[in-house]
Amino acid sequence: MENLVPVGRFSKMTRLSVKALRHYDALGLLVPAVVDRSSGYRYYTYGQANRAEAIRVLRSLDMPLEEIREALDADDPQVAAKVLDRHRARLESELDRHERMLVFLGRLIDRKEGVMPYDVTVKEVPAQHVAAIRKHATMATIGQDVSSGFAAVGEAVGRAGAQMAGPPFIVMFDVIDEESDGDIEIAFPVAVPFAGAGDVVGEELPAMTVASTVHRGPY
Amino acid sequence: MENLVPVGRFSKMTRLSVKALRHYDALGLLVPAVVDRSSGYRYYTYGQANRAEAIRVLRSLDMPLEEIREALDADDPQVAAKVLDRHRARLESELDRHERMLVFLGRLIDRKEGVMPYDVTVKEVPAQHVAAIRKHATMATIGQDVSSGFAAVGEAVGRAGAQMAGPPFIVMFDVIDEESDGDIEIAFPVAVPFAGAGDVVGEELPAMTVASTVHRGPY
DNA sequence: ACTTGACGCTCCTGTAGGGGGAGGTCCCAG
DNA sequence: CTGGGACCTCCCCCTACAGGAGCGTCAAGT
Repeated sequence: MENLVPVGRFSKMTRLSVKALRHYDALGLLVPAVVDRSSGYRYYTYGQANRAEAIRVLRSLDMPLEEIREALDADDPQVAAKVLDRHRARLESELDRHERMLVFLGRLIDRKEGVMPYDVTVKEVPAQHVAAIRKHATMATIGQDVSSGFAAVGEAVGRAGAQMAGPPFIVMFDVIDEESDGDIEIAFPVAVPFAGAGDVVGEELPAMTVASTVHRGPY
Repeated sequence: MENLVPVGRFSKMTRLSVKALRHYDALGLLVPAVVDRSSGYRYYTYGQANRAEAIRVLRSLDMPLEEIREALDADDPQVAAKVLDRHRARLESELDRHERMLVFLGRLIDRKEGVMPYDVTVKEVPAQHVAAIRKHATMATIGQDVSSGFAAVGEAVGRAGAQMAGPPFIVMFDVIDEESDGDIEIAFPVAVPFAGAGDVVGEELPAMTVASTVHRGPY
């Protein structure tokens, strides 16, 4: 197999850019069969087009070069299949994420109000009496927690005949996201101190500065 | 609004990393309300959390920072909607591509033969007589061109009663891909010189070195 | 007033996969 | 032997940050 082609022709054969070929050489992923010592010229055999084609296909699937190497250098074809399958799983989850993003983005575009889902403002809140329930919430249960909390506090306030002194609110004590959970408090401002009933307690919140956001619509 | 927070607290408020916030500052995308001349400390107002939140949301949709700036700095909300829509289109085409890639990757995994769709080898081919038809093909029509070409050549060879001297093959004179088309020749080797009939011509191909690949199965 | 520890700063490097260009060398045909 | 195209090595550029080095600052406790 003495038929050697320089990089430009190999590039046309394989539809890989010359830059890419040099890059793969540098990484040891696709090393030319012959490299002229003095001139540095790269020469490939026709047979190397196989590997080049495989790389091109896998790259078109957005597979990282390191994994391509792993798949191609695996002696066992099952190992190669495993690498491919791992990548397939990644692609699938990416696909999922993109689908969700599209839905979300569609909602963003529909609602013309602007880009902001919420509008954060800063308020000085005077000291106030509230009836409140404290719960531990995770990202998964927060919807349920909030609605059951609202129900519980609303019922307790109603039974006590207390007068509401403003819109109900939720206080988040921690950042709640995919990885970490934390406490939330569902609170109804009341006109007079609230005695407490069951899990629902009465407290006096001191005056403070809060960052607040108003949510409209369903949970 | 004199309530200023340093970068660490702002980072926790907005769930943007400190690194990201500094990056957005450097790009002028989200510039702190106050930067201390002597210490360089960044201080943000609570109100800036709005813009930060918008950035966070749009980044979670993989929107480039430049487009986020474009959308947020647009006075006209319609312009912002257009930017979002453009991004939606991009996401959709990405989604499409990923779906196709998944199908393709699935096929790659199923067929255990290895990663290679084709296997390129190099052969020395002696001079031979062929009956051939030459066609101009594009990526879109190549399947049709090849099958009709096979039919035409096969019929002409059969009518002439010529003996086939080997498996039929296709010669590509140019690279044919999405952007460019070119000529292809469908050729049947024949034992004796072929006279030609209609579009099907007889020629003698000289001895040469070819890179060939064998395709099994349907077109 | 001083220390300490958390927090903040800038600057540098690295990531994946190359693109683009400068400046110089090599090869092949006429 | 000369021209031009092909090829070489460096180097900087891109996204959207992350990680770390090395050093300055802020606030609280002593």
